[in-house]
Amino acid sequence: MTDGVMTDVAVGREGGLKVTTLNVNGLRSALRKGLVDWVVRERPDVLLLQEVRADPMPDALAHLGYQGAWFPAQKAGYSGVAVLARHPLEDVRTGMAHAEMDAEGRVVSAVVRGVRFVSVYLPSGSSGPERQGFKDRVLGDFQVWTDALLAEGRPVVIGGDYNVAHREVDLKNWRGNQKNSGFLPHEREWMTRHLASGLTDTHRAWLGDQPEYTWWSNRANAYANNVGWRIDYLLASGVDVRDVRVGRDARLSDHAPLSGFVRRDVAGTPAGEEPVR
Amino acid sequence: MTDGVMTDVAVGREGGLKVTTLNVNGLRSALRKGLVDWVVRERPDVLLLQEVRADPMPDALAHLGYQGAWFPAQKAGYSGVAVLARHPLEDVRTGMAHAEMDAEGRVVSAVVRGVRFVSVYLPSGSSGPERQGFKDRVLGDFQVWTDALLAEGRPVVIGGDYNVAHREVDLKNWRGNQKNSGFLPHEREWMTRHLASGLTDTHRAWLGDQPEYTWWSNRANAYANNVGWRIDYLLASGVDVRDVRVGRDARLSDHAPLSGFVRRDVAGTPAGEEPVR
DNA sequence: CATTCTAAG
DNA sequence: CTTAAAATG
Repeated sequence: MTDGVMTDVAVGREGGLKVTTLNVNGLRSALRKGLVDWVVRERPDVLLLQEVRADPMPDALAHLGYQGAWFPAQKAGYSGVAVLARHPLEDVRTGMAHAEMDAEGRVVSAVVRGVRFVSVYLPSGSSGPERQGFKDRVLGDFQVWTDALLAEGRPVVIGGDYNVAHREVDLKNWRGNQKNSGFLPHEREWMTRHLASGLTDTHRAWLGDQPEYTWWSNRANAYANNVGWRIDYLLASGVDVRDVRVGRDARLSDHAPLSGFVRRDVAGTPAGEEPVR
Repeated sequence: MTDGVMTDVAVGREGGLKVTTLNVNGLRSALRKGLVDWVVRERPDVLLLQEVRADPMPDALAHLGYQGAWFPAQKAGYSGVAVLARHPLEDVRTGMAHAEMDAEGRVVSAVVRGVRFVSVYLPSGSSGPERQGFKDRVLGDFQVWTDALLAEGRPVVIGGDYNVAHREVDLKNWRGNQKNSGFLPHEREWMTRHLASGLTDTHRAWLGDQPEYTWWSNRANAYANNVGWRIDYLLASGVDVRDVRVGRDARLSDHAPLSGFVRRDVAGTPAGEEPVR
């Protein structure tokens, strides 16, 4: 273990929480590729994982002090999400009361120091019309679910793989992908509405409009040529997320980790205490 | 390519043929593990392969001058045998007119310079009673087939994975395996009858009764501890096989290659010409 | 324990 | 192109 600047105590004193979202494309694969070393180095307080394709908390992460809320798919080795934190997890919610989504282990959330952290893995539509239809239905249902969540009034951070690139700057070849799943006009419009419902795209809020991607296909030399897509997001409501950055060189999966510091809510209340309501 | 002592021409002049039998446990896997380099080094005239789990002749072997007779299973990625030779293959015979065996690609043969070379992969019974029953039936049927083959009067070399260890010296822990498939009393008795039908166990004929194995389980440290079985054979009828040896250190699969020189028939006719009848 | 195939992305 | 699981040995 390293003894970096960002220790438990320091973060605690600041009342801030470092959060990372990462589609691991198989937790066991990511462990082989050095996830534990990465966690030791980066020390996120909250780790939102997607596509874990496994259910048990790895011992190595438990030994680093993480607790976890795991929500696997019914089918072994497929999908699955988790919220891990080095603080107590409260009010864990598995699923979104949606039979199809929940059978595939796509949403899990927990409250950490007053903030609800959501890990979401929205379906890919790239394998065919059937899955695209499922994705299209699910986008609407997820919006209904986040509307209700935001109406609860508690600060929310959603991290996950949305399988949607929002704007032209969010992928290398936007022209050639206008008819491909993940950059279809109705998907992009859905994302616009999603953000307008009260969720800040913290990546764009912090880093502006520079091109930066979170996923590269394994085919060809997409990563080497930086032919990527920004389909992973850290969205926030009622809380400020600063120092957002993409860990492009982590190489823990075909996705990059996306991290930020949850510092204080928009009204000035430090995250880590119950917000004044 | 190397330019070793055992060139085409030299072997041709002697009228002899170097033959190797090898269960590759996936030809593609064996290629990754250096099969081509091994072939360049060893230069067998005839190569009898089992469990190829692929059908096409790899370019690298074709470029070394091999022709092949391939007999894949109906099910992709399963079983499959081949005869390769750096001489013309004549009278190729795929299968043994046995619906179940032939659906699984378990016997193929061809005549090379007057000798019929057979590549055979007899079933394993270790996965359960159903497959053991199949194996037991097939042993009898294979004997009927080899009886007919030998009755044709042409010299025969059979190389293959029999999935049977014959005698106590043929496996490390014979006591503990008397109830395990591959060393069951009736399998051993079948092998005794098979050899008595006119087939010389050339390994034992050349090397005597020293323990030497051709297969080691992948589990535990079977190879390191030399906990192996001799289940691959080079059997001969009407021809003499000399310099038989097991390539224990080849590590091309969980089996070792078994090689020998087919020098002259028992009556003194050089192999490589039609026998005098 | 290793291989190949499949489904999925 | 990669993952994990399934079947098979």
